[in-house]
Amino acid sequence: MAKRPVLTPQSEDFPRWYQDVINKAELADNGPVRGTMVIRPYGYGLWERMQSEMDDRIKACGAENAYFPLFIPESYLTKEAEHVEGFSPELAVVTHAGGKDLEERVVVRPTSETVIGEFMAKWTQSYRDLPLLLNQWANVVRWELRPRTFLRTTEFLWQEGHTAHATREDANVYARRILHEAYADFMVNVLAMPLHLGIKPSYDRFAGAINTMACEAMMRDGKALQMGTSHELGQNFANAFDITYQSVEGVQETVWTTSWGTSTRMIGGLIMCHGDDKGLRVPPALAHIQAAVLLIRDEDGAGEVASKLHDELVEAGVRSRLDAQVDTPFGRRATDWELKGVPVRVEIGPRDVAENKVTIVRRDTGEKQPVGIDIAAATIRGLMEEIQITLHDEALAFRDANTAEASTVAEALEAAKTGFATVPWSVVADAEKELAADAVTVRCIQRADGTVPDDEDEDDLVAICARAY
RNA sequence: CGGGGAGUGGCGCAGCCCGGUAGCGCACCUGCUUUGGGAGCAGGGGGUCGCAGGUUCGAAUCCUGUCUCCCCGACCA
Repeated sequence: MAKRPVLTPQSEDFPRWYQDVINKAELADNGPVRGTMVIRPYGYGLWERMQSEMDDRIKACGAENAYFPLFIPESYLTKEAEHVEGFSPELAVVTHAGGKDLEERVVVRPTSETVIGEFMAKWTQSYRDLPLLLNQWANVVRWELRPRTFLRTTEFLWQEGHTAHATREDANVYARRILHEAYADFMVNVLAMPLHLGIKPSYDRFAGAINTMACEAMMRDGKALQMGTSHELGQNFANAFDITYQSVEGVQETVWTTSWGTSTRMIGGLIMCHGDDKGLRVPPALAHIQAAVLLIRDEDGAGEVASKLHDELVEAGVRSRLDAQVDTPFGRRATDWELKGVPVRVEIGPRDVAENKVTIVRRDTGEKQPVGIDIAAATIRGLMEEIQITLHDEALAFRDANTAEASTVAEALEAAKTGFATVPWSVVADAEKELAADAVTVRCIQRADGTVPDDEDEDDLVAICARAY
């Protein structure tokens, strides 16, 4: 029974496809206040896995979790000139509370450099207190004009790390460490997303930073998405908040700080990097449901077989979900699991049981294969690794196929119509406006070998140019 | 802020021009039959048409005001 497609095909209208996936895979709804979102259980499940994997890596880098207040005195924001200038337009400010106008207005944090800076100043007395490595999981608010679910919402969830170091060198090393060991490692190995790591052009740095490094990924429409950033803040915030310490020599010194963040935007990136016309495709390493055991009809002992396989999978360390809702037709359930992007679906019905097998369906390739019941759990476990690699390699091949080398601004603009352009940084360093006229930006600057440069003045740097979300 | 569009059951829409107190698809509920690719049939529940006022015997429909949302631009990540 050929019906109309479940989702608007990507090739027809990519933004609409994106919204369709979010709705049909039950990831999120729009909130009542413009630009806010309600993250539904399936979407939140993805976020929880992201949090868990990221948290492990952040802690492995030595940072500890803490929590700072949602409300910040407005005066804090104004202490760092560039910072306040960068964030003022999108601040939500509380002017009235407790039934009266507030003496001192309070902002809802758009990011926490300022409050955390204030407390770092308190906690940093001696060189022995450094480095101070903090992270917090929180919500932040930025009043966005053009909201888009997960990609740019008025309120979003994120992790923000804030650290203070004795030297610029130490801060630099740590900001890079987070970029590589926490962010890139997670995004590449868990999200299966190939990345470009690099520095932002100086004109595009975080408000108040002396260097911004970013992870950039390609979406399936050829546009770029910034998946995370790690900033060196120099001594800008340290000076503004008087974060000082006494050195071994007994001299009062000012610290060097960093900050770094990743948000629920990564969910949007995941959708647009791996999703296809059937829905989401969740990499097994991330998936909170890795296998759906779908009982087709509970006849001839199929129910027992399904239930037993589910148990075996759980025992084998596979995050399995038993779908025994046999009053819902098979086709509906198969489609729903595909929309949700569960890596492997196992179909079990009387026909399979009669042959002592089950049918395994891969979400990445759509391939169906009959497998003996006795080896099913082991096979599925093995598929987890395989699908993880396939998704990553497919995304990498897509990115390569949609990346062109350019040697002039015009060529870069042409290439950026459909994907990424790599162009010598020297060619586009002064072409910000020219690129912007076509909605193209320098996403990041790399060395020729793809590594992250120290600054944009090195020789032979390459700029990745693209349209972006 | 400039230009355009729209507010009608949960969602998507028709009805408005030519006033007569709401209709369709999906979703939902019940029953039966189904179940290996978004099930079929039958029966049912749910809205008073963004809000306020006006015209009229009578307003979703006409008039006035107002609010909100969406799209394009601008602005901004």
